[in-house]
Amino acid sequence: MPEELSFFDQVYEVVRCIPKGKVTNYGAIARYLGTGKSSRMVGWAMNASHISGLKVPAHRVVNRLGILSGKAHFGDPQAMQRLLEKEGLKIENDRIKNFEAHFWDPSKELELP
DNA sequence: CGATTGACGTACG
DNA sequence: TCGTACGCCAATC
Repeated sequence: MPEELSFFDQVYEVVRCIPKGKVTNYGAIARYLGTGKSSRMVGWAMNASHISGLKVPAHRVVNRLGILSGKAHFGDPQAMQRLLEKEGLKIENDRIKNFEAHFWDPSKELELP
């Protein structure tokens, strides 16, 4: 067991820690992992997890604008919006309303070791 | 093996 | 204030 999890694994762990009804963006996760501006890797990890079959609440991860940028990758774009609405979020025009209110920053909510 | 792309974000004009 | 350009790292073509 390597003490340092792979970048992908770390992303999965953070995303899995997202409370229900909360959402976050790629940049926040990237910053929490220390990658900083490599927010693209987070998105890549999401795609990989989706392909790997791992269960990751990727629907809770959106871009910094609160737009469901990854809805197209869920198989059914409506599924992502539906999941978020099911958690009490308000989606309009593929965008999360009150995104700031439901924003969950791992680097703030989650304590660094 | 080199070039391109990608579920993004920030900087600069 | 809005639009464009660049950087990040890895995987794929």
